[in-house]
Amino acid sequence: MGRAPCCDKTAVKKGPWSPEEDAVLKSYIEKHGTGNNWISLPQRIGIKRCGKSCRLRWLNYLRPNLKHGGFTDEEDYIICSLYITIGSRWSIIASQLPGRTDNDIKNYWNTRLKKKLLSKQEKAFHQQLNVKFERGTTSSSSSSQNQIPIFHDENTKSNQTLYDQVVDPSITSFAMEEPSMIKNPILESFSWEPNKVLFDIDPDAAASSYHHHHSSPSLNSMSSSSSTGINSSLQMSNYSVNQSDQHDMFFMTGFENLQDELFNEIANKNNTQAIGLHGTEMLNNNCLDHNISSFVDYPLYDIE
DNA sequence: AACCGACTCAACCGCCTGCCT
DNA sequence: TAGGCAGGCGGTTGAGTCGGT
Repeated sequence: MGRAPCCDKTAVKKGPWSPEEDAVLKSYIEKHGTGNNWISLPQRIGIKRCGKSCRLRWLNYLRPNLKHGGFTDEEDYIICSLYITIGSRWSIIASQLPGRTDNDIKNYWNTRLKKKLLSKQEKAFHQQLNVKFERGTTSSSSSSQNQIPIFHDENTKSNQTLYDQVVDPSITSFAMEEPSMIKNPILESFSWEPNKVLFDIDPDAAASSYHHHHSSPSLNSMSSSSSTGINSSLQMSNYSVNQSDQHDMFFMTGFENLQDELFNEIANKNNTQAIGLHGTEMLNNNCLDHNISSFVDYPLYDIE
C-alpha cells in the first residue's frame, strides 16, 4: 500500500509552466497570499496543477527578489562552509543566502561547486606534494590488497615518503605506533620504511563503508566525521593561517566531508591502485594519532 | 549539417515532520 | 494519544541546451 497521492495525478498538468499559468499564480498570491493551503489553491485560481507544484513554482521561481545563477565567491564560500558544517541541509543553507532557493543551491552544488571544490583540492594536493606517484611494483605477498608505494620528488629527484612531504616536521615530533592506531577499517595495515610507506587498502571495506554511510542520514555521517577531536588534517599542516590563505585552508578542511563521494569513487573501482591519503592527526604523548578520514584516487604514472 | 555525449536546472517524487482535530 | 493531512525537504529525473567531432 502506497501513500495516497496529494491530488488526482491524472487530472493535473505536469511539466514546464506556461507564462499564462505563471501570471495567474503570481497575480493571485500577490493579491491574496497562499491562504495557508497550497492543496486547494489550484482549484481556487482555476489552474490544473498540483498544489505542491504551485508551491514549488512560487518558491523557486515566481516569488519576488529571487536571484538566479551568477553565484559570487562569497556565496560559494558560505555554501561550502555550511555544507561542511551541516551537510546537505539545503533549506538551511538557502536561509543564509537572501534571494537564493534551496533548489538553486542544491543544483549549483551538485553540478558545479562540488567539482570546483574537488579540483581545487586535487590541485592543491599536487602542488604541495609536487611528486610523481609510482605504480605499485612491490613484491607483495598479499596480492588481494592494494599496496601503495610512495614517490620520488620531481624537484629534488629523491625518494621521499608521503609523510615527509605532507607533514611539516617543525610542527610535530613523530613516533609511529602499531597499526592498531589506524582507526579507519578501510586501511588494513600500514607499514613504514625509510623510503617507502605502504598502505594496504581493503576495497571491500571501502565499498561497505560507502554503503554504510549512505544508509545513514547525512547528518550522522557528518557529525561522526567532525566529532573526532580533529585538530588538523595532514594536508593542512603546511598551511599558514592568514587572511589570504583562508580559502585554501577551507578547501583542505572541507575535504573530509566529501568522503562519501570519495568512497563512492573507490567502491566503484575494482582495481584501485593508488589512493591519496587524507586524514587527521592529533599529537598524543609524542605519538601521532592518525584518523584516516578519506581517500582520494590519484592518477598514477608508470615509471619508465 | 548531423550526431552524440555532457551538462544544466526546473520540476517531480516520495518520505518525514509537525500541526490539528 | 493517535491518526490524518498539508507542508517542507532532499534526492532524482528528464527535457533542453551546448559544445565537440
